[in-house]
Amino acid sequence: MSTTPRERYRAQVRAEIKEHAWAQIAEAGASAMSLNAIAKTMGLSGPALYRYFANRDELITDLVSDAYRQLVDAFRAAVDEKGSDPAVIAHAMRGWALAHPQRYFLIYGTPIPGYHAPAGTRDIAIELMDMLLDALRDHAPGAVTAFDDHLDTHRDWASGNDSPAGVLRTALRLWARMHGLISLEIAGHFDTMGFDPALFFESEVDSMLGRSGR
Amino acid sequence: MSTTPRERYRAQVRAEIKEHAWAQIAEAGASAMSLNAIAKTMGLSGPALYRYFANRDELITDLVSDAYRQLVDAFRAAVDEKGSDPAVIAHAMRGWALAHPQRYFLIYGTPIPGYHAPAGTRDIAIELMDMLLDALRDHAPGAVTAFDDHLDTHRDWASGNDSPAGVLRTALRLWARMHGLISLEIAGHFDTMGFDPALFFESEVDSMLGRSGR
DNA sequence: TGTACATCAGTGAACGCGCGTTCACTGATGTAC
DNA sequence: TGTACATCAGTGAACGCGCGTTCACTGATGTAC
Repeated sequence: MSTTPRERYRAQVRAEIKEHAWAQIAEAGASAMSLNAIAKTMGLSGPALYRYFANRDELITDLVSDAYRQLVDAFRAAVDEKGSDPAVIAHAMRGWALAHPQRYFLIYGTPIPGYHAPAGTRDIAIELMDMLLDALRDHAPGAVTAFDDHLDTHRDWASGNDSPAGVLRTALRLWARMHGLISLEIAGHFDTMGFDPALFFESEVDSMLGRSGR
Repeated sequence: MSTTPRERYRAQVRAEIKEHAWAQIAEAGASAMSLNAIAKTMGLSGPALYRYFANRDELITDLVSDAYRQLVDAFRAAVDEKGSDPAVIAHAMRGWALAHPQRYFLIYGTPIPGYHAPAGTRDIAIELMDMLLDALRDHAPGAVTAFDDHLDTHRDWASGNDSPAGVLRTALRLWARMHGLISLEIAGHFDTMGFDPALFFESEVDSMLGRSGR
């Protein structure tokens, strides 16, 4: 079942369409992305794109999945290079978000009411949490909280991972805190505040992992 | 300089336009909000709205300011009723966000590339941080971090507030963490995870303020 | 190797749609004498 | 209190635009004998 030239060509054009889609999203946001505009920049007529995507929605869906995939790949690459450490993952996440803010927002930003995340998204989310849980394997979770008890009986999202509840809690907190800082930063909310977002992020990660700086 | 009937009428219609705008945003997102559609639901012709707003952008700008104002008002009301306490503010923020997710996203969600926040937004943001700093007045900030030193010389956003750097740090962290949890929650990222977001939020706030539950 | 046929990428015209915005206007409401 | 005039809310027609999407088609590329 080797790929024919036609298949290769199709895959290549599909990829090129997505590239242009990303460029357009980066420039004017996801809601401004248009099939006709993409076609024009590619030197094609509008209807030509319907050979490659059934409609606009399918393209968006594909982009969301790709973005999510890329984020997890960035985690994986960082872990492969620097080891499975929560701080490594944290910095990989911020780095990727700064490099691709609009992709980050496509995953974690304002949802379009009525639009539902593509199937398969849940699996990637679980994969992401799994890497975090793994990196926190040896983490001492600190005092037991009331929330731990709850998590112990509501751990479906941890996909069979047998970490103690304290680790689950730490993973959730780390994830949510990273998202808080990152999304405020790339949305520009720190812009007029004067401090250095990198130092803020660093200090937050350190404090979480009991490596309080200095 | 009392208000004339005409002025009162104008103010009333302006308010009614905004109400319909919010309804529309709640239903299909901010980018789907249209002047013509609003006019139609009000039983007016499209051009009529141009008596009340110069253009679509001015309406959006007004909505953003209003949303921000309302958030701060919710803070103020909670503090007036229950006292100036960081946990009170935290729950006021989450409560308001859950009640008005699309307004929350208009403030803190995916920015539209190229669109700049209205003037005056900065003042409201400072007012918001000021309430937080005030509520943290008596908070023991914990060990000094490297980030504290940085904050001590980058405290413009604290608008003359003379809190020690540890308190500034705590306020920033609380704010960013709340945003992280809240935005993930109202964007639906906890939906398929199985745990109770309220307990998560509670535990995060408690841990911040050294009142670790249980 | 050459011919006949099938596949399929891309075109151009056309569809209906809703958008923001302008303009000259009508008719009601308020103001001045 | 009544009349003359100014203000201003709202209308309807019109503008150009770009959108997603369909359809019947042409012409190039690949396949089968």
